[in-house]
Amino acid sequence: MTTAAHRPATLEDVARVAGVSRSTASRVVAGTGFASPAARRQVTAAVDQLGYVPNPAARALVRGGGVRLAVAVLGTSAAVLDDPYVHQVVGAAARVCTPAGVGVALYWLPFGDPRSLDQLDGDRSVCGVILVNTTEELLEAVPRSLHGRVVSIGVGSAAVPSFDVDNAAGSEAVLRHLYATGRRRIAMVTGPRWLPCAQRPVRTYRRLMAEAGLPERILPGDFRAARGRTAAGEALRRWPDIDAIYAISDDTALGVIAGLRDAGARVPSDVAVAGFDDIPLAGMTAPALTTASHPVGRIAAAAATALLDGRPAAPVTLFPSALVARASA
Amino acid sequence: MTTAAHRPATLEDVARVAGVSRSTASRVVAGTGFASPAARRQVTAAVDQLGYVPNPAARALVRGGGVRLAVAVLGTSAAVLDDPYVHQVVGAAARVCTPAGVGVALYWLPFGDPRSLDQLDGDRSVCGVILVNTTEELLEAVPRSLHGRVVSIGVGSAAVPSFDVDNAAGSEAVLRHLYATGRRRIAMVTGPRWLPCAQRPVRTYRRLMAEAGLPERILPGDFRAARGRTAAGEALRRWPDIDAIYAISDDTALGVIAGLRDAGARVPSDVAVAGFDDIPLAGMTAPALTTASHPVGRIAAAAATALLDGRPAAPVTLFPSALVARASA
DNA sequence: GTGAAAGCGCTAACAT
DNA sequence: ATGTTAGCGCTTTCAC
Repeated sequence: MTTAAHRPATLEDVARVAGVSRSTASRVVAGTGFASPAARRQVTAAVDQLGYVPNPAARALVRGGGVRLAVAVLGTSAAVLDDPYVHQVVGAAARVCTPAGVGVALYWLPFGDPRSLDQLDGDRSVCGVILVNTTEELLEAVPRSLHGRVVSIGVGSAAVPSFDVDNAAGSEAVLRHLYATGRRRIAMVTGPRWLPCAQRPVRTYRRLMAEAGLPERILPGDFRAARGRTAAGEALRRWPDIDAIYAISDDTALGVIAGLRDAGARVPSDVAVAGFDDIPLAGMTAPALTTASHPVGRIAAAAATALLDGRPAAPVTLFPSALVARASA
Repeated sequence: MTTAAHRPATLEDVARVAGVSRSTASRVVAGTGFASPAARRQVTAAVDQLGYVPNPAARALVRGGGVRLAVAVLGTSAAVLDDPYVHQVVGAAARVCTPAGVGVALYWLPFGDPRSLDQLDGDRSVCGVILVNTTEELLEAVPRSLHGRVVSIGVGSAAVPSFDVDNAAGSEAVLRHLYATGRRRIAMVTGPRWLPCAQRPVRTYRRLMAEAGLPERILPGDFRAARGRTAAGEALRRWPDIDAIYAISDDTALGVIAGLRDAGARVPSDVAVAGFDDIPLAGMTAPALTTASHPVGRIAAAAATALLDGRPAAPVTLFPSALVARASA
């Protein structure tokens, strides 16, 4: 029964209707403390008669908890906040925070300004922080008082638990696939140099090339498609015998394919191309993209959940990345 | 100076350090009411000495405002909350809400259960609601007490202001482009039948086909790539003379291109394909996708801003959609 | 088991 | 122009 009350009900209203004190109503609603079966029944009835929903703000105020979970993204400009990857993190976090009465906030952390974290630190409404695109410098600048309520999607530290994809293993699977299918002149388009978590695939690449006695061919990238397109041309020019390009992001890989096509090279017959992420469109392109999976949503949900739960998380939680072999390699 | 205070500072602390009363400090910090230049200076100094950040929860509590902005998405299952489009809306909303101390929440509104809105209605922590994927039924179920703090991305009503892309104009531009480039057997892959805002392009299509004396060829879609792929086969089978397919989403259009390729049809020589949205990858595919722009982020930001501002919005705010002609049509 | 009372951090009358 | 006072809605000792 929705008594279209013009003013949302308060706990006081519930208590009055149930004929008990506010304290008792609170105990029943919050599910904490004692209450007789009778009282419990009365209160429950009042609650859904009134359509009562607890006010998380009031609750947070008295308990000293926060009401917002901050997603804080390091980047050179505020434009990072428009990134689809960031949006996915925010969306997944919002989904798990909502039942807890917690909202999601989105902050830009200017590159090279570690003080930007102090603001979050001093904000009592922030119950937790998910750092995205962490660097050593940033991790060191995490204020002590944030310890215990900050996690990282990317590299972590002793004080900041990390939730990340196992991109070393994913990269290894992709590179071994390339090798197994006969490729011997393999180039790699990396992520931004300043991003530590993007260096793991690079190290894996170096190790594997060294082990196989193959040449190292590295091109700097930025996760974006446009860069992939130009990188393809560069690769062809510098290494005419190239037979495979591994890009650390699907967007970049798609750009690489476009760039190869621009130059008249065939994929995969002349040059095989592989990406990383397994975006939804990866199976639709021509040729369909070979890549490694990246469960961004699950990672973000896990990070947010850890923060909401408040108990200490493992220093590092790695999510598996599996090869998805399609037509491009 | 960051006095790494272990406990975040309160207004009380600021007042004490500044040597004024809490009220004065409040006035200065909130920028409301009078304050002498001297007091203003003292308080400002205290604020950044202490690294003080106002607590939005406490502020919301006393002012009766909310601390969360809800993005509520209508759908048949909770899986809609994983949609990249929804994530983009959430991300853009979060970006504008954060400076206001407001967090974003994400709700699923089960299809055919109008009561699901009552929960939001009774939640005092919710300062506004952005409805996504609205139907007439849902709009009618919006509780009176939500009026003035609810908007729609999609169709609206007398009580619910709408913020949407002008997909009728965008579709018209695309269809005229198809016609101008010689296409005469044009099929359309629509959005979900139950989604009112997706019917506008359909009406535009019908009108233009009728005006040009061309046959109407409509295939139901769902905005997704997989459906586009199967739709392409259907189109070829039912209408062998087809020379163009317009899909109301880029994902679907990319699926259509894949399906056409599966069937051995060439794009654009045999069949031209156009989409809608202008996703970042649209320029990278082979062939590059002709489409119409869709400023989702700007729309969501405008919707959120209207809610935060609290002043009545225009009944309908339409965002322009422009033709982006590339290679596929 | 239940109620009375205090108070989380802040703003907004209301005095002064 | 500034301080005093009274709460916003809720949880939580502490008596009963």
